[in-house]
Amino acid sequence: MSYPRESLSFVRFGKLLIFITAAKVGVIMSDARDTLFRYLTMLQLIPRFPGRIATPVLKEKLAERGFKIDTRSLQRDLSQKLSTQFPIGCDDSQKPYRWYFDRDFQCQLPALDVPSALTLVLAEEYLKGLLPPVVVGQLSPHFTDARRLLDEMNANGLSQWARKVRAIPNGKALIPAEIDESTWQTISEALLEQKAVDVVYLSRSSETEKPFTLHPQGIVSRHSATYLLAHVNGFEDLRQFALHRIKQATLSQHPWQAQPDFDIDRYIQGGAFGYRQGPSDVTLEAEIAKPVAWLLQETPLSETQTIEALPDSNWYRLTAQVPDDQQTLWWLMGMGANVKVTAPATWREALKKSAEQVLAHYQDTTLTYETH
Amino acid sequence: MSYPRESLSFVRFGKLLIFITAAKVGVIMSDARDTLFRYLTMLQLIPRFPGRIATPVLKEKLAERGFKIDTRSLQRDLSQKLSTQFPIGCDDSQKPYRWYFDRDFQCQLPALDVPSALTLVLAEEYLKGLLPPVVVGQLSPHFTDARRLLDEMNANGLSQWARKVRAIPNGKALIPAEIDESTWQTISEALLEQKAVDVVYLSRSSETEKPFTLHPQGIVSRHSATYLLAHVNGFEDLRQFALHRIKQATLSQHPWQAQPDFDIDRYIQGGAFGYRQGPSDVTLEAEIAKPVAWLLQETPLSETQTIEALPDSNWYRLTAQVPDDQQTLWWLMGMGANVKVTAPATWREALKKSAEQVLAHYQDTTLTYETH
DNA sequence: AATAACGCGACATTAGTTGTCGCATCACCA
DNA sequence: TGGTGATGCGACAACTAATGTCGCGTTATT
Repeated sequence: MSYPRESLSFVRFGKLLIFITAAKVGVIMSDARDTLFRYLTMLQLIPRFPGRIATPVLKEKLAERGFKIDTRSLQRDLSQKLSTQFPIGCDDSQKPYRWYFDRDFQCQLPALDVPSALTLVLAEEYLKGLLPPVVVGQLSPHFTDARRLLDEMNANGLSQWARKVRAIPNGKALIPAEIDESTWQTISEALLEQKAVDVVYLSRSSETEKPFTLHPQGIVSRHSATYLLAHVNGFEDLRQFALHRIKQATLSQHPWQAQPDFDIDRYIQGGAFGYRQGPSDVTLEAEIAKPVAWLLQETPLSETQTIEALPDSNWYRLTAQVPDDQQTLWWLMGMGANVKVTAPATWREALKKSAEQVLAHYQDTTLTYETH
Repeated sequence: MSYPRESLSFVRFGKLLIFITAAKVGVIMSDARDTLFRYLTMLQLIPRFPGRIATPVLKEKLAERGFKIDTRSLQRDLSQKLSTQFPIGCDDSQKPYRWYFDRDFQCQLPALDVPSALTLVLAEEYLKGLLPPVVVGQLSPHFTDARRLLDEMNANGLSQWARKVRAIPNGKALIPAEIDESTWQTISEALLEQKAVDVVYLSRSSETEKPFTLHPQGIVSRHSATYLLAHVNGFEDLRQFALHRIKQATLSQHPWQAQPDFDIDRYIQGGAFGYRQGPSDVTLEAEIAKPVAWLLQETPLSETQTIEALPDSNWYRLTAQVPDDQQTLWWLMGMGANVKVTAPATWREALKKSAEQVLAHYQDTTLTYETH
């Protein structure tokens, strides 16, 4: 094989996407001796703390990637070069030593820039209201990295960024359900690597803990709770399992049982999470008060939305193609008296009925409470 | 200064947090010759594409970090080692060459693990409904990294993760307002580095573009729009500027004008974003239908919440300390007939009044629409 | 047009890296 | 419990790579 010397191919070393001149690939692959590069690959192969990797395994993986190196060199690199210069630890309690990175170490290769760091800070603000703490914790190296950059940016040392940035969540923030870190690790691994899991599950209805073998098909995160979609071993129907009710999870010996025609979007829109959606979009027509009009002008309901002023009032006429789902209906409900829906008729009726029912509630109690 | 030989100190090279044996620090700092380490530092100093760095500047920055290296070596490293092995480009159109990383290259040093990758995928799902596309784009290297890992995990090559993971946003997802990438970059830099900006702003009321010099004090991201809190040059009062209405932004020559007693939380709770909040929490008491009870049992409204079954019905009694804010009220409103608030009285009245008004809307139109 | 700055090839010198060997432990298995 | 194969590690010689210096041509700068 011969390539023009300057042509660039690119080769993946682990997850590290690297460009190599073709010439280099040819030569290096047999006679591999690029130290910097090998070190980087090693750094990528060593996992963060809960994980660890044994020296011979590392040697094997390096060989797979074209670095055919003597065991002795590998040992030297680990114990003398890398572990003295990086937060790398070694478990030498048993003989093939195991190596791991410090739990919270992180290094971005092109370092973060200011806009990205700010984005991360905002992202964290949002996510911590949406995902279980442990799950957001998975990203904490990223977030701390961003904070560190912002902290160090001001030479004065008094960095004030934390007092300058806020994300106001959309809707009421409920407290995210707590889940166990190892549960998250096991479940995500099982889902993505198509394996079955053995779990102990606290059933919502019966309040008892039961063991199951589950075949994961999907994960849905909604509001502040996260659900595993899976079928129980031996059954065909899909069930939802709230992650925070899984008390124990280990990868199972059972072979994973696929569901070939599974479509998560169809499943959700089938109403499984209380978000039934009609087969097609509907045309929403409504009269809206001025504040709502302003809001929608900035952040529209849909691509097709139109808003026009109504004569002799502060009201506007809204037309938009929107999905026929519960979400939209709830949003309209939340707008209260600021929105007057005229079409579709089903929604108008739903809103009217809801208002009637609410009013009925309070009419019951009004006398009782309003006498004093 | 002398340290015990084994003690670890840690030293920051750029944003790369690195542990070094104390002995090493002493030796290396004067006589710095650790190539791997210097390369890593260089890789951190080279910015991603829109940015670039000139060779002499790089030399300077390396020197600051203890790498006193000859210019020639630097040139060699860049043009022969790094740029052949990494997606690094060089602008040689003018003489101090400028170096930059490919726009979307990213390398995590301990590589991502499966749970983190899954978390990133979920995070992206949520964020793309919450933040302007350009802002989420700042994180795209992270997200693509996660996707790449998941893609490559299945040896079969047919990775299905994208069909397995969904995040259902909280509340109705409006379309995030579009903002300009350079606007985001300039504004975030100005805010965090405490500089003034010159902007051209499209006023909401007057529909005309006007130039301003702004002194940024904070950023608030809400729903799908993002606002800069700043005061206009020469004025004392704080105003909100929607980022998507900023048509142009450049760092200003004016010195930044601080507002020493500014507290962003107080500002928000003062009602600036329609989220007025009472000074203290209130005790919410309500009767709730079974589905709501289940929801709140999993993801509580607050730490102090209690739920108890009411006799002879499917209803439950809820008590919780919640913030006295619009968000909570909206959430209650969205629950419609599934919630019957008994205290505080102000909320009960607000909900009742809202229902009355809504009903009034539809009573007006009912005759018109229901005759056919 | 003059001067300083920059990039780059070449080369001698120095520093670091690699494989090999020998020995001491440790894990595992019969 | 004793044997066998892995594993870790110090030492050393051969090898490879990295570094600074010099000189020359080219490119900004004034």
